[in-house]
Amino acid sequence: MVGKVAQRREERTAEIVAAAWELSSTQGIGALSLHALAREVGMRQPSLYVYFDSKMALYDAMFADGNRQLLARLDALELPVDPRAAVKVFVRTFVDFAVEDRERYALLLQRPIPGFVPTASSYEFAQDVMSRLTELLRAAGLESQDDVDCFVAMVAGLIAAQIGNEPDGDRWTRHLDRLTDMYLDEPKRRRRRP
Amino acid sequence: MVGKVAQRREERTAEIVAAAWELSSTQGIGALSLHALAREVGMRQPSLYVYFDSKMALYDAMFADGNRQLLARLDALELPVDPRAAVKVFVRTFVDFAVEDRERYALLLQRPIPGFVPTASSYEFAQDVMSRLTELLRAAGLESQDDVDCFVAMVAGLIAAQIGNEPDGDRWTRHLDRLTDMYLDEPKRRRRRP
DNA sequence: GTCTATACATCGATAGAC
DNA sequence: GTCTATCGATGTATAGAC
Repeated sequence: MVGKVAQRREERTAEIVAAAWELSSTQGIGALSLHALAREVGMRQPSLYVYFDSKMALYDAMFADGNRQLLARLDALELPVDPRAAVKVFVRTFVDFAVEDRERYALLLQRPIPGFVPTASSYEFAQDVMSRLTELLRAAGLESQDDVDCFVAMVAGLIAAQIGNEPDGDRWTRHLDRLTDMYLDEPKRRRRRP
Repeated sequence: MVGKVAQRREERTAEIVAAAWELSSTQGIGALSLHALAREVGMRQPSLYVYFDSKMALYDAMFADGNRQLLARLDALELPVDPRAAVKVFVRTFVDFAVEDRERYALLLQRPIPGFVPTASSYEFAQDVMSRLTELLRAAGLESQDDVDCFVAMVAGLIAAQIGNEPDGDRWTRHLDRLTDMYLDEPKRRRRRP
């Protein structure tokens, strides 16, 4: 059984991580300060060290938390049987997740904090997401690694443009399905006219 | 006529900006410190204030300098008459410029320094590059703004993937011409099978 | 124009009382 | 477990001698 103190501690830790996301989403994850974070949860800065050994440990907890959120989102999907439709649902979910919180996306997929490297277990998860996508893409006809590379880069380009220029709109992301079709069709065309 | 003192001052300013790029390319432009920069050019940190009113003024000088570099590169091009070939040369030049120095690319095209906003004149130039590209794309058959948006996002996606995962290789950028063809052909296909 | 010295702020981290 | 107090490092910017 889990002691009540341990449970309370976990809750408090989760509360701190949630507040850290909250602060990051407004001021940028790179500008997150422990003083401000402590104030946000009603304590003083040194008290945070009861829950995290260092600021990097906090970032690592955020990294794990963000990955858990994405995993939950992807696991909840009921993917269509049709491979192409499955790719579209999967990628749409990923893009929505990214645009929802640019700082979370940055921490998970880019490397915005100098010196921060995620733990091995969390990194494995990121690779897990990628291998699921790769599998779906292969089922939909994208067989070569080159084609997968290009497709992933295209999706990331759409996300970056959307987040950078119009965080609350869909000027770029609304073309996702059409572009997905274009990329999935291209190998066929290449075979026809190589 | 330009006084010799003024000329010497300009040279010294240019030298400082060059050193700033040098330092940024290794440690990241966000981590650029005036102490390190001053040491790099053989002076002490307060002396930099003879040449720049503030750190933001230095960033602004770097922004203008980077834009000038890109402009020079693009102006030196002898674009092919064929619109599609012209697009390829133009975009290839841009991508090479970006991959050459990721921190310069970040300062010019992304917003890596919190609080830094480029001067109006420099910003105009960025728009100038974009309008040149748009013109070339229209000549090559990309008529709608949507298509231009998607094309630009794709190019930025390739650049980001290349810089982030393999700064010295061409795993992503080598597909630039093929993808350009794909994007330029798509409107035609759309007309055929809408 | 360059220097030394320093003000001033921010931040992460630690010591120790309660 | 939370607090006050403080250390130590880093960074921008300014004052004033030379």
